Amino acid sequence: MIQEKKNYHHGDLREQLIEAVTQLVEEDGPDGWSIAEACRRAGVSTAAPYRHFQDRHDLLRHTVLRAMDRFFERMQTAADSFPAGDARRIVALGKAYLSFARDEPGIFRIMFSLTEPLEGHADVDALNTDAKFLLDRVVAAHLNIPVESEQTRARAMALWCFVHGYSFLQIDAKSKAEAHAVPEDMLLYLVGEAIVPSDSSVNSDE
Amino acid sequence: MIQEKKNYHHGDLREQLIEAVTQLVEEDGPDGWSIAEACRRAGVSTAAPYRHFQDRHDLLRHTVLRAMDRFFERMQTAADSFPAGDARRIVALGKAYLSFARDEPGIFRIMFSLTEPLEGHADVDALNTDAKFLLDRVVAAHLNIPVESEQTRARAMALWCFVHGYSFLQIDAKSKAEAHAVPEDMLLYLVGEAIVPSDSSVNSDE
DNA sequence: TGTACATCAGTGAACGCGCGTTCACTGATGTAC
DNA sequence: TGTACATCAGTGAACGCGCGTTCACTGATGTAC
Repeated sequence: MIQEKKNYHHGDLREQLIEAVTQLVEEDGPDGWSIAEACRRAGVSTAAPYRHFQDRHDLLRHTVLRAMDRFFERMQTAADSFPAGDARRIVALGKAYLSFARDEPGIFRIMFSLTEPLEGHADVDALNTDAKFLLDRVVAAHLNIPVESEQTRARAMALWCFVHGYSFLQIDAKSKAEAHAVPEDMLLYLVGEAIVPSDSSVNSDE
Repeated sequence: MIQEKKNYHHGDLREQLIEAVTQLVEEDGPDGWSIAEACRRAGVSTAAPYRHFQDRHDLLRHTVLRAMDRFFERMQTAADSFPAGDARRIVALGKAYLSFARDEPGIFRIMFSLTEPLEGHADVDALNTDAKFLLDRVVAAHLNIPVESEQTRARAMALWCFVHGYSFLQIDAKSKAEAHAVPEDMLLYLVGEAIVPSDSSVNSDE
């Protein structure tokens, strides 16, 4: 729980509001949060947030930005856990992507669906670019081709589409689907290792 | 526009409400609709919908159901436009999937994110099963293997993930991305034609 | 170290809003004879 | 064909609700001298 409420001055309200919204989004869905409820969780009046955020959109925007940081950090850590060119890097990236989606499906959805209060913001654009570049570099190192090549981008895009679709379908069907691993062979297949994946490499849906 | 408003008895209110919600979802996003606004569009008092729907959820559920019908019909038409086993069938399916997502991104999102009022409903489950089975059959015919085989399911799943992810990423980035075709070679590659796609086969994102 | 004061970060009451839902009602339609 | 009546599908007024936002305010904190 968040409460603690020492005294008049809260000290950490900005962060706690973001955290409260993050929790609410996971508990009640992408639109299940409100300033009012976040304030209740932080033990604060509903006027307090306006010392830290311009309005509703602004609070959500910063919440999503925090989430994107976490997301990118996971990807980075995953990539760093194996040496450059190691195929396991790609698998690790895919796993990180999926596990974030499963751990924080609510915010994951918002990250990819909420364009209104986000688009055009420099922070977000920069983060997107970083993420894309990270993927490109891993793919390029694996194939031993230039990062800026068309082939790199095509491979990275194919990987991204697959993992993204896989992640979304997983969180959508969370009720019936058991915990599934990322189909590793499929990732390697997509990135250009010309081995047709074996039948058992893609987990079925039931 | 929907209005027309002959007289007291509307005659077609149920359908017009569904249509109004469908429109609103596209105009204002998955959560941008309300019973009140739908009634305004249909030229009817806010109490009228309760003659046709149990409550808010019920109206949305039927709206989504209609959308799923359209979605499935498109897929079916796409599949039927080429003879069984023809590789173009698979490409046509992918295109149909993407074009629905692009034409109706709002409802497309709801279809895949809204679990609450949908899960467990027989209609929806049946439709899902039908769609999955359609894909399985097309894949199986293409590879000339049994529909019920594990390989069929693995291929179909891989295709579905890819196209789904591709579609989602497309509608998310709708502002910056121009109209992109489905990367046809990638679909055939995924389904098991062991031809590594050429560089130009996957459209880049910019 | 002590005091004066500006600034910061809260309060809590109030507002207007649009919403979902209900209620008793009523006009239009379909059916039996 | 005409009338009586049940049923259907609307009305419109009202309700309570939670929300986002604002306002004048006030308690706590930091700084200058």
